Amino acid sequence: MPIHNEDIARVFDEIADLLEIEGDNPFRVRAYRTAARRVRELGRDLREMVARDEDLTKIPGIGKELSAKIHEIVETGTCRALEKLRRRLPPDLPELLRLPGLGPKRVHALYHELDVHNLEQLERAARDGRIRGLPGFGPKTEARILEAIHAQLDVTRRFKLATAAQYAEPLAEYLRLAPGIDQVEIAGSYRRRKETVGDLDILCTAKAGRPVIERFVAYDEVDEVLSQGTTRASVVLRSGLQVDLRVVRKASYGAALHYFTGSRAHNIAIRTLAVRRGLKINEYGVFRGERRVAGKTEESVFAAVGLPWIPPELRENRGEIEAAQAGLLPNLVELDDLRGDLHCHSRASDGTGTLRHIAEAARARGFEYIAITDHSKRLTVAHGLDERRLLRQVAEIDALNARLDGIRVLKGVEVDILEDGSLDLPDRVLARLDLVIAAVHSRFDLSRAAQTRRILRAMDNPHVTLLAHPTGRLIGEREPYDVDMTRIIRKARERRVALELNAHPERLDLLDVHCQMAREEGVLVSINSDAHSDLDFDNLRFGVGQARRGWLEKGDVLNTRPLDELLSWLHGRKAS
DNA sequence: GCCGTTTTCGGCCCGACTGTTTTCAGTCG
Ligand SMILES: Nc1nc2c(ncn2[C@H]2C[C@H](O)[C@@H](COP(=O)(O)OP(=O)(O)OP(=O)(O)O)O2)c(=O)[nH]1
Ligand SMILES: [Mg+2]
Ligand SMILES: [Mg+2]
Ligand SMILES: [Zn+2]
Repeated sequence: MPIHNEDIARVFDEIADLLEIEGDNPFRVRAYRTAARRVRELGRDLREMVARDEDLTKIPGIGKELSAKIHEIVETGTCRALEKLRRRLPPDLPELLRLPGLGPKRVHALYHELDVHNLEQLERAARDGRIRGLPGFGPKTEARILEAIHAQLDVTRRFKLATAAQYAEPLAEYLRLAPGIDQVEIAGSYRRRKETVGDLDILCTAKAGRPVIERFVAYDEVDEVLSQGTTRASVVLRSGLQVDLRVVRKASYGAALHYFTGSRAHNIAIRTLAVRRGLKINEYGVFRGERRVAGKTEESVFAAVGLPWIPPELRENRGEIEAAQAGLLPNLVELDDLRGDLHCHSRASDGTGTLRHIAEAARARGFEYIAITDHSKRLTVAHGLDERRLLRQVAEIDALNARLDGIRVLKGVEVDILEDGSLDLPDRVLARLDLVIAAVHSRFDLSRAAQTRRILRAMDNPHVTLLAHPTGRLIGEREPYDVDMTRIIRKARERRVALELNAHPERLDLLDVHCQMAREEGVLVSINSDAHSDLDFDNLRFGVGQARRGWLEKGDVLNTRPLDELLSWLHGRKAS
């Protein structure tokens, strides 16, 4: 089994959990967690970096020690430090940490006082009333533990951004009617436009917190109130989505929004900058001693540590602070920059609209162009087009363009990449089109080498313009297929193929880190709806969010180009 | 364990809510 970054991240997280339960230095624990996060979010494969003997300590948060451990894990598949910890403590002990309300200290006590180290033993101990007697525990804690065990199902579930939006917007509207309310902002990972969110984090400003909080917990979708104070409260909605509310006064709006938007790692980094300047940042403001010196706006918070305002999508402590210091923040692409959509389906395959209907919907959105890219024949479940049907569609589009004003319909196809990397339609047909999207829809299980070879070969076909949903993942359902994205991006540059950022909320594929790599290599990204009905154009906003998380500027995105520039790019490719 | 125009050693973000406590530890954001 080849080692993936995720495997290494899990080793570090497990070491962190075990060390923390043992009571080790909290900063050492944090170092392991930070490293796990960096490894997980790294666009490159550590296995390959090790094979090329690259210097891993260049990765922030990875020093000599953890670099050595990464080498060890890649080369031997195990980590002796972890094995040793697992011999010292029961390996199933960290599973107890997943219960809300149980942290390292309590898990430590449960193990050392009661010899409890898994959920079964914990349930028995709680039912027998043995937990309440432990120092620091009581009857309430014992009862909560029992409840938590029974509600254990799905406890770590994350929600797709688009799903969370359906709960967030009405709740925000509801809160806007609270007594004395001023602003309502959805913060947290939602504001950072992360592809999935663990909860909703909502910030309100008001003179007094209590009335807002009372309205919040009275929302009719609230299933359970987890905590409730005068400045914050947490609830779980019937859907299982947790919502955290924070209320501060107007003067603290900027500082609170910055705090609640995160990310945690970004907050720590910004607050550390403040400490070095003799300042303190919390959710109420920026302070020099007792005196508040900033905090009404986010800009004022950043300015206090010598930085320009940083867009929320970048706030992951992945280099945005250094870029801000150097004046090198990207000018991120916006939804309004998009001039058209290069991936959509008509009812010829598995879409719902006629060509005319799609064209008119696209025009109504203000697009200059829309590409019809139905599936090819191998995808029989989607009524994929064969040569004859595709050529007929080409003629229909030509006729339609002759009749339509204000929108150009581009002739395209989403052609299947077959297992050997050849395409599902002959070149002579592809040559008749304005653009060709190549897509993997089968054999997700190929080895990394074979999958990479397959896709690279498809990209070598001179007619291929775009690579669809490059990792094939479906969020929460299907893992990305194993492929060498570094080589794909390099091939895209060499062949002048653009990479799709599929904006469907279940795909959001390219990943943000790969957008960043594409940009660094000068590879264009196309933000495509993959619409199967005209409503799906709304998904483009999620694609733009992801692109922004990937540091993309307008110039990095193919479909921000006006029609004439797009056409000359397409034709220029063909000519070369 | 990481990191550095304050440092290669000694720091490492800061606060709310709960339950158990008689002044605060633990957990979480
Ligand atoms: N300063 C500081 N802020 C934190 C800390 N933990 C969380 N926050 C802030 C930043 C987070 O973005 C925000 C909301 O916390 P969440 O736990 O909901 O995280 P976030 O929304 O970023 O991700 P999520 O998708 O919910 O898992 O609160 C912390 O330890 N220190
Ligand atoms: Mg959150
Ligand atoms: Mg939260
Ligand atoms: Zn498609």
